[in-house]
Amino acid sequence: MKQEERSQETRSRILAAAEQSFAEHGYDVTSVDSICHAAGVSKGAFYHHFPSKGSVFVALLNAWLAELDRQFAAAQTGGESVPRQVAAMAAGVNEIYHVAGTKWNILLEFWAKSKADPEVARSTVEMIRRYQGFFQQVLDRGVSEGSLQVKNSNLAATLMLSAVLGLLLQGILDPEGQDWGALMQRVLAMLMESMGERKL
Amino acid sequence: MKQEERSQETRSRILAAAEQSFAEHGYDVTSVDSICHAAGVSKGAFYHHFPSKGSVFVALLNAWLAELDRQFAAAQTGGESVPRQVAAMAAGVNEIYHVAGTKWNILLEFWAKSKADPEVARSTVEMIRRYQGFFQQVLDRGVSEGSLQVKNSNLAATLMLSAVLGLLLQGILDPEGQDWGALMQRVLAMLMESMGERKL
DNA sequence: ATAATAAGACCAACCGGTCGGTTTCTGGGT
DNA sequence: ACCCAGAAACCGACCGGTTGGTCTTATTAT
Repeated sequence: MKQEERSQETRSRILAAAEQSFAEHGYDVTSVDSICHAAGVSKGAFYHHFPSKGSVFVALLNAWLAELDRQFAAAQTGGESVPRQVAAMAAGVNEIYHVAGTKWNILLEFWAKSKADPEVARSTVEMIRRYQGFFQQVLDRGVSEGSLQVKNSNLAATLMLSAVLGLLLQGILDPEGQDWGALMQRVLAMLMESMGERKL
Repeated sequence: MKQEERSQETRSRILAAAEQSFAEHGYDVTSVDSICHAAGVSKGAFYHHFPSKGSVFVALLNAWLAELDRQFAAAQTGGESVPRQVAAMAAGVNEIYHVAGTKWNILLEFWAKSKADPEVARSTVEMIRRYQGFFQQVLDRGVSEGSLQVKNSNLAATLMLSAVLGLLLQGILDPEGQDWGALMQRVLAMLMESMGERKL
């Protein structure tokens, strides 16, 4: 195997193992040794690729941010009406949720670590603000295309974002309690309706 | 001083110091020694009153649950109309938020520890379900008194709860970014309005 | 007196990170 | 084709420091 290939392989194994373990047991509880063991990699290799345990965490966080941007870009290319676009987004979340519900768990870890680490805090705030901006943009487009009626799109976007975050949180905390994916779809549909949805 | 008085005093000092430290730095980062130091109490006293570090955490969580029940009971005694009651609740949250915004931080810690500790998980889920039930009950009362019009009070309560949780979360993560207390009031007012609020 | 409460020295376990040494890859000289 | 030297990747024993929890001793209230 090529050297760079091998290096990338090791790096991504570490990241995957760390993501899994952070999501399942939490950042502090997870030891570097356990990550190495799960990744099938030595401690030397770990510290060859990352300067510290914390740097793996922020690398994971940045990967999420990058993925987020990709999602936003993909969501805006379609020519759908806003209510349909929102419904499609909700369906997407629902699908991801059913495929890998534990995927969201690490979000809670990011949030919890925000208080301790300023760099993490910046990234999580950035993440939330991007969502806010994205939602507001979507709602504004809905108004201008006539499919929605909202007086204050900023406030409406805040409501929408808060509802999504709250549902995500509940889904993480009580995964068996409800079908949160489906609930997300229904709640967003209800919101669209209350915002004066008009079929286009 | 009486013996029981002294004992209670020590116990509550430990709880207060632990709550502060857990909220500010997180559960794992906070050491028992630091709690003892902050409380002005020895380690012997600590382990005389609590069997473990974790037990302090769940004691704190249970105190929150008890406080919650008190709030709910108090909120239901008034003869206000539902929209007014919700507005009053929002104002209450706003006030608490301005007085002690860091008070909410420990919530995030409770949530984050849910994955690791089943007992914490049960309590947090319990907490959220109580809120859901409470909100639904309030909305149903609004419907029966004619101040609100909602087709599906269960779904509406979910939306309301999710929005509140989401706003709380954002307030914890980005305390300087917005006046989250005021935003909570505006968002809830918007929700009430969209649920067909009628002045009584 | 004696039982409850508090004190703090102490311990075994663990953790993040280091370091000297080994293996694997690459590219150029022959 | 072969070899070799240097670099990159990897290994895992080891270290200093910290942690949750214990235990013996001292103080205080009844």
